[in-house]
Amino acid sequence: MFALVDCNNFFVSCERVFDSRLEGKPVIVLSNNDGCAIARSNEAKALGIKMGANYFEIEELCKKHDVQVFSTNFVLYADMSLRVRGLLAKFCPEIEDYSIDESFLDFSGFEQYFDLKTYCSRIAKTVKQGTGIPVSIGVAPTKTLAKIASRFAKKYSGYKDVCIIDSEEKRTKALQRCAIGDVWGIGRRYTKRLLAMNITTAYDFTQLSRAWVRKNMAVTGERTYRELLGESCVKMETIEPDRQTIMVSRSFGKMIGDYATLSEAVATYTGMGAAKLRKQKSCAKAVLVFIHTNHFRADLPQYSRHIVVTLPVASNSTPELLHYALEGLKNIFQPQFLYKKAGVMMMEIVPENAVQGNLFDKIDRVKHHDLMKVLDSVNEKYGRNTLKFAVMGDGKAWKIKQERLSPCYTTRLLDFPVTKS
DNA sequence: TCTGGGGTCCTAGGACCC
DNA sequence: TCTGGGGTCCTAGGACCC
Repeated sequence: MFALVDCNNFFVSCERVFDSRLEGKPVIVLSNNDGCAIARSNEAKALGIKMGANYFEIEELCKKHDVQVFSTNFVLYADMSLRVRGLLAKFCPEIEDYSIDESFLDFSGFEQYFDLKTYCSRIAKTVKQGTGIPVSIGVAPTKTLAKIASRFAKKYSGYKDVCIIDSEEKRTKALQRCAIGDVWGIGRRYTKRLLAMNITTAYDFTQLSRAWVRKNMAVTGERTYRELLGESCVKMETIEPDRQTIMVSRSFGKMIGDYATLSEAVATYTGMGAAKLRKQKSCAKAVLVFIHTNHFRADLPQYSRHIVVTLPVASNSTPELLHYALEGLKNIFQPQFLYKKAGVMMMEIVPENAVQGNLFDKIDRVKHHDLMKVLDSVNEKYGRNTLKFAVMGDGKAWKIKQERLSPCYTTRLLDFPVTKS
């Protein structure tokens, strides 16, 4: 058996932990640049605010109903996520951290020793007590079914946060009540196609022939199909694999026309990407740089380009990557446009200790390595941008918009909540 | 005026090899 | 007129996830 522990309205719940006035009120969290709603409390959902709704389109509604609006505070959410996982680890040795707000627990053999319902209730209670985050737990013989169970646990209060699918009857019933689009692995495109064939529930889907699914939805679709039928195909991944690509990109607070400012942004993203590479002890053999104009502005001339620059030797040194990324930018930059977004992607990533050398390499890699080590340790100790390269600028001209940022309650001393005695 | 960011996997088809 | 049978690697595009 697998359990899926899912944090309810996670980002909103994180904000609520430290601000009790938000309890019972509609709350939303916005994407980067305060663009659109990416997390909603139940009260906000009830007001009809959709996932991904543009903020400028719901601003009136929010004012009218006194919706509490926040910018994303990823530092806070990441730290809260760690705390939740720390508590889950006390209940199960085999855990897969699937996303910032979801973890799979391998319950193999647990049913012999525990009443799973009671056990999961204890987990939910412990997490709520220890972190303030409410969770829903689904338990089933496959991960895909556990996902469905957790949806039910969240949706219907009768389950009291825990839903278990442990018999054929329960499985069939669950499939019949699960809309096809809510199945893990069935996205928008397949949903549209299946609905056109009058397949509306997960159960209908399982009545198709396996051959049809294989032919039309490839092996991944077939895997979903088998999982729904109760055959476990998606295994636990308890060790987080190294990223194969690392992307850093942002939309700007306002449009940028000049090369100097744009290069500051690209340099900053390159530095962030390089730091991520070093964190997973990897190097990149190629770096992709892209820039584009604001494609929502039909009244302005549009331009979108990307370029891949290959390095002579895979690297994770910020100054070396900066050199190639900025060279790429120079190649694709056109001065007559106004840019809205830029990004840098680290590609062809290899482990640090498996880098292929180059006969004509002129760089003192030991020196670079030592320099980066100092840079990382200073920034870890004193804050992310304490030490940086001059080409990165101060960010004043292009920083993203974050007008409603909450304090970093758990990670920044100055932001710690203060209690009165 | 305003419109997010970051990933993975699979498949078909073309280029190329012997 | 006839014109094989295997392979691999790469890329673009499409699907999915949070």
